[in-house]
Amino acid sequence: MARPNEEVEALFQEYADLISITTGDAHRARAYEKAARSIGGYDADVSRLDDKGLRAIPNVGSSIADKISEYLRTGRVSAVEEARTRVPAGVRQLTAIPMLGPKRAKTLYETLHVSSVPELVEAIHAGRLRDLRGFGARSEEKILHGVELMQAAGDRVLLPVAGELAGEIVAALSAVTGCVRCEIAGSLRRMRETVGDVDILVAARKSEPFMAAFTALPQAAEVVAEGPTKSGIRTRSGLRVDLRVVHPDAWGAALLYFTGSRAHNIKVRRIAQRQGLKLSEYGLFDAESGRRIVSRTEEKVYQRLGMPWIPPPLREDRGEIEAAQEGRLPEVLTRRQLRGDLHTHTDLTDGLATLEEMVRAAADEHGYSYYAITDHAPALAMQRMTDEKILQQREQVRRLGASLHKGPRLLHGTELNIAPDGGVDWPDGFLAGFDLCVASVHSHFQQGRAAMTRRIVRACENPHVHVLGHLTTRLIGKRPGIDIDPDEVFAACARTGTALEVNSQPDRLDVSDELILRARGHGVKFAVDSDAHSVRALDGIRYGVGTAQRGWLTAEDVINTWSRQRLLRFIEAKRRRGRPAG
DNA sequence: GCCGTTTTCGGCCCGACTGTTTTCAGTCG
Repeated sequence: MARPNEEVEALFQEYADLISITTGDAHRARAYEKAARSIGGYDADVSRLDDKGLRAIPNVGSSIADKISEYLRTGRVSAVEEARTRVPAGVRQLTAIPMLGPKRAKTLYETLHVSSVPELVEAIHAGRLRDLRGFGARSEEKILHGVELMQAAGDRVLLPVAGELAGEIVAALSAVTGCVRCEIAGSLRRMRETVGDVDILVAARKSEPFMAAFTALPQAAEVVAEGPTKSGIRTRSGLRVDLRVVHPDAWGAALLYFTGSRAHNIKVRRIAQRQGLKLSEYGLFDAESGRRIVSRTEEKVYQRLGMPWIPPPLREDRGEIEAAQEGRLPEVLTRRQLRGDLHTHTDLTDGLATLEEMVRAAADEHGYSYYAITDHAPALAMQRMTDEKILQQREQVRRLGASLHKGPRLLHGTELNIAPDGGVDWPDGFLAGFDLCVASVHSHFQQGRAAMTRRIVRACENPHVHVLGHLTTRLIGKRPGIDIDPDEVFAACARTGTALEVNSQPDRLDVSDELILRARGHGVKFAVDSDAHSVRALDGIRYGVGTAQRGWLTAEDVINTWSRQRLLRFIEAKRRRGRPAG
């Protein structure tokens, strides 16, 4: 099961949505939303807290604490159950469509009895929205487009959702007697940004105990298939999980086969074929005699085919096989090579944890040698940042930095907002006071390509902008990226010495692996950042590392693997470049 | 429903955009 905190978070988020739809009480809904976020980002496991401990969580009072207790005791919350009876689940689904919020979802349900996304599409095609107050031709168009976007994401889930589930199942199966090995395979092992189904591989001499354990898992809502070597379940959330059990002798070949991708496998098998061999999930065989040559480890299989082991994130048939054959496979970035995080928030703006809490985690849990605090700047009005507040934070950062005997060197930065014209929140003089600035787009997503490209390029040309944050601002499955000419932007990054961020938030992963590959060609440097808004989210940087690996990045390409001295030189070089000559 | 006091009720992130209206509600970040 997921951590109880996440279950409670999802439950209160749902309750908040239901409140907005049924009562329209935005403040009460917001209270549940805030509580949900706090609980999800809270360090301590809620199931280990007593009532007093629960009420110590920010935004949790007696009413919500009671509901958490009720959930932990009974597995349900009666108030939420009651709300569910009043709103079909499909109506809540409607609010996931961009531009459709609780108010209009309620209208659709109450006047047209639309209670699911397919029903909504049908109603639009039947012209039933036309005469509805608050809806028009543009609304119809936008809703249909939003539905398309959702369907393109399909039933795929984000990495952490699949990763957590897979981790639990691997732990459960590893505990079964006779388990020689158990690992995640498939697109999750390749760290694709979304995962359609979870593949798990077990090496064991007998498969029955694993099939029995697997289909009896508490996560299994439905057993889709059950056989001697292969079974499939569907979880309550609808995610499909497949288990294959192979003999330990076939482990390497099977892991290779089930990791994919399909295109990678086809090409590797063709190479085997040309050498008079045959590769299957059971091993690498001599085509004529059928004698098994190798199969125990992936390394051995690749090696026999004339290649070094290829890291799973590279296995997409994007040239990795040729590179492996020619001995020019990149040494991809690893998590351990990261020496710092350059984009993080605190509760001074929209983060959940204090400066001290974030820094302590950066030191104790991540062992960083430098760490940047980059809270939002004033242009994001909702964050209520002021000159005074950021300067006060700088003092606080300096004091905290001086008091740390070991632990990361602290950099005081900010996440600037890139205005429609490419300007940022503060003038040069004020910006010069920061150790480091990230700059990102947060609004005006609809600008045309030319204007948008100019906007970003101008931000790159600002001598105080060191990192270009979440470039496309896409939200996976929710919002497409902004329209830019990527090559022009990457050329500007390279020319001006601006690092391109690989934002690790799992619903962003921005820039994507494809754009990383494209930017690399321009000689761009990168920063892999967590953009953490809580202590726990600092760990999300591993998704950014996965994305960087898929983009073939090495430690040399990533500025936050560099020594602090080299990083500071990079920052200083840009500032010098921006200074007028003489 | 939570929070912070002006301690027990009133405010709650705020501004902009969009498509719909014909002055604004709904949605978003």
